[in-house]
Amino acid sequence: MSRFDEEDAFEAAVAPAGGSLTQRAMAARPMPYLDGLNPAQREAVETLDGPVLMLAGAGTGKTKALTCRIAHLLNTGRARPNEILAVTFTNKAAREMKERVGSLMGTSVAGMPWLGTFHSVCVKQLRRHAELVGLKSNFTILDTDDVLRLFKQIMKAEGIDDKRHPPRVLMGRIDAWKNQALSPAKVIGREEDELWSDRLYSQDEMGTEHQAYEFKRRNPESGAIGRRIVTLKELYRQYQDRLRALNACDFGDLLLHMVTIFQKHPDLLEQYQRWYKYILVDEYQDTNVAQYLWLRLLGAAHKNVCCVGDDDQSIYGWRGAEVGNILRFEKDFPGAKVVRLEQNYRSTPHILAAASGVIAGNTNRLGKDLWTAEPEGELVRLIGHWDYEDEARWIGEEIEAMASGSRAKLRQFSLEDMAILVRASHQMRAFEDRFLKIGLAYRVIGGPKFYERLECRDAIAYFRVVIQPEDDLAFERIINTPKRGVGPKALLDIQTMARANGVSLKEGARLAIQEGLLKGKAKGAVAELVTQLDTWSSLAEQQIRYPGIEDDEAVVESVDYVPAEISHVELAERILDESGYTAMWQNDKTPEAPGRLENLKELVKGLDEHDNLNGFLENVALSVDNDSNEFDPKVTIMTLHGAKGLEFPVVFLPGWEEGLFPSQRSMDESGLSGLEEERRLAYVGITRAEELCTISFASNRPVFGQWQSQLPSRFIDEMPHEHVDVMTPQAVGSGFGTSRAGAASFDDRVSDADVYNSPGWKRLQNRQNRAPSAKPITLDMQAAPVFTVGERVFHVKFGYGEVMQSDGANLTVEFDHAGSKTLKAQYVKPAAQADDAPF
DNA sequence: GGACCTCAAGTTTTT
DNA sequence: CTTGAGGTCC
Repeated sequence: MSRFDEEDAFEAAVAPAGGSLTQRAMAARPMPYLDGLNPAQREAVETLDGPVLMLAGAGTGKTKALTCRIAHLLNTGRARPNEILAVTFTNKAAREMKERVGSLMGTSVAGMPWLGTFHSVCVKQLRRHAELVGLKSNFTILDTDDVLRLFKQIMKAEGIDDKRHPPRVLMGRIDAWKNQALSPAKVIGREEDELWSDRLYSQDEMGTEHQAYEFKRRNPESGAIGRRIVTLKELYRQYQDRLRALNACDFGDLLLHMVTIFQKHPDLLEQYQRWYKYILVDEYQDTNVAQYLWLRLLGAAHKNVCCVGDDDQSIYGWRGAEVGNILRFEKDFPGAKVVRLEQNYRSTPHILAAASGVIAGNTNRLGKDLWTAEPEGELVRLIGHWDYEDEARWIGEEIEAMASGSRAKLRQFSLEDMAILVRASHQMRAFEDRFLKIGLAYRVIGGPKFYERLECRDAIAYFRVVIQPEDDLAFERIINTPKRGVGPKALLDIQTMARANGVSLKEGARLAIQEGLLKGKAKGAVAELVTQLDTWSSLAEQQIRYPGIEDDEAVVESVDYVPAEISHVELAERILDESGYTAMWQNDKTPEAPGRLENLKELVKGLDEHDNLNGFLENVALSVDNDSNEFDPKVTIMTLHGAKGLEFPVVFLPGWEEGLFPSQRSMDESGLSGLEEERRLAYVGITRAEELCTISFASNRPVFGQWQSQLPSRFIDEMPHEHVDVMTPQAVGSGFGTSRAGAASFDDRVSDADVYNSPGWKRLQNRQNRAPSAKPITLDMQAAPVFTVGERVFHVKFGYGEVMQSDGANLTVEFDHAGSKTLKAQYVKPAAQADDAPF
């Protein structure tokens, strides 16, 4: 701080009278926010010209720096609010930033910067220029569910076997292309993207574009000449065509379309470039290629791009994030100023050291040395358990003890202060079960989303058709929900009619009725539905307004529109009631029905927060609102991914076992880079903790229903030992003992030198050898005894029991006290031998 | 249109 | 093992 006071004084002394623009502005306005910054932060805030890369380690106050930078831009008169573009990845981050800028600036500045997620900013842009990519301004944003259904339709039409080629996987590849800003035309076809079609194609259909396969006449009469290979690229093109026809786009399109537009219309791009004088980006390490291109295009003129990120916290590689973007920043933006924020204000030195030790195992880092002025605090605690239930039980007890303040050496914590961060969501169940049992209040974050529930999706589909009558996907969803006697036959007729006339399904339905294609019950039902939809649509139209880029206060005021007859909330209620959707659940006798009605009520109530149905739909599409504003203190259970950006005084990190964390799948699919991403995840996990971090693992865990021995995660041994408190050497010892015995046979996946030759593994063995108190458990691996049904057996954890079923290797045992379990025969021994067991 | 059966898969998921 | 999706059979 003092150093900078001096520099200020120096600057003031040498500055010519009148000074720079900055200094004059500084003189004009007090800037108290600068005082709270450390030197690095201050540099990042005050370097306003040219590109800046802020490498901000975990807990180094990057949000503070970002918000102060915005305040500084405004305060120094460098930019008016709407000349600043600030993008984040999550709504939550955007909201937080808005709030903080707001409180920094007070009411002194009119208007806010363009501040939002990549997607929300792109939507705004795209609504203005939709026609340039063949969409209308009121296009629908499809969620993954719709996308998949749409894609399946296309696959089916092309006769692609969805068993051999799972739609999810193919769609995943297309999505990856979009993330790389590759439109269908830009995709370079590869052999593995060639798919078999089971359909027979006519001469015409084969066309010249497609490679004919099996060019033999099978069915001369129909003119079909053979099967063909359909490339994924072709499916991608068709998918995009369908989206355009539906006046819809998916998440990836928001970015892709804008990049396309900017690339094709330099004049327009220039307009935006002039507009956004200063650009700020949060979590830059998570940007994908499309986002990167969008940023680079927008920032090319002024080059005042400030990116904030931490390469060590890049954990979304599997979703297309390119760590390369941040690693390459200085090349992309020549002359960039790189500022490292290395002072951590969050965690104790032990926690920081443990995290640094782990992340040091990664290559290809920009490298930062985090340090802190915090007092030393507790060591990172490590504890091994026999199995995952023990782990959950122990953590539950620890939480209770800490919440009551009875944990020796530790202060009392609120449940709010504590979080359990897991690698995979299925790990959560053990904790939920246990906490339910002992009555510990918890909150799961990241569970099934409210808007993704069946009833919400149905209701939303109604709204969508009302707002956007061309939304065929939504129309298909609701046409027979509730049941109107409109089956596949009637739907097919409508589809045929729609396609023949090149109109939407809703219009197709109208035509089908006029032409007498529909009969009886279906006819009446569809006619009524279409009439109702028309009525609702006209009611809704009175409420529609699309915000554009020029949406300054003044413009908004000047927009006049007819006052709506009824509010959108009332309209929503009417839609759900008149359509019979509410009645459908009221008449439903299943136990879920009341809950679903409750959710519908909730949904309608939530509408109140939006200006109209449109705004609501936009929000549904772009937000995953997981924030619950429950007030009771609760322990948080969430995934490591979900925890990024959060911090807790007390953090538990369970399940640090090879195969689970690092995840076997990550390593199988992405090799070393997969492992490194897992390691970054470990780093993120540890650095969430402010005061106390407890890592644990279980020696036994059921994997797909089979009990398996687990090895402790390699990350455990990457933590410098002097910062780790190994809590129960006995448990660790016995755990490793079985692991080791079991390891020889249990797992061919990791039988490679990899694990057993790693320094970590060797150290673990040494440590175990040095602890004579830990008697190694030897299970007889060579002669796994054969058990007969009805035989009494003994298991180390479950105790005595009776074999109910056996196929030699696997047993189902009814234990006297532990219930029925299925496990490998090698883990139990005849009850008679139990006394020989060394424990 | 619903009940039942078989089969395959089985992480993470800011928008 | 458990779940979900798809197919088949009444």
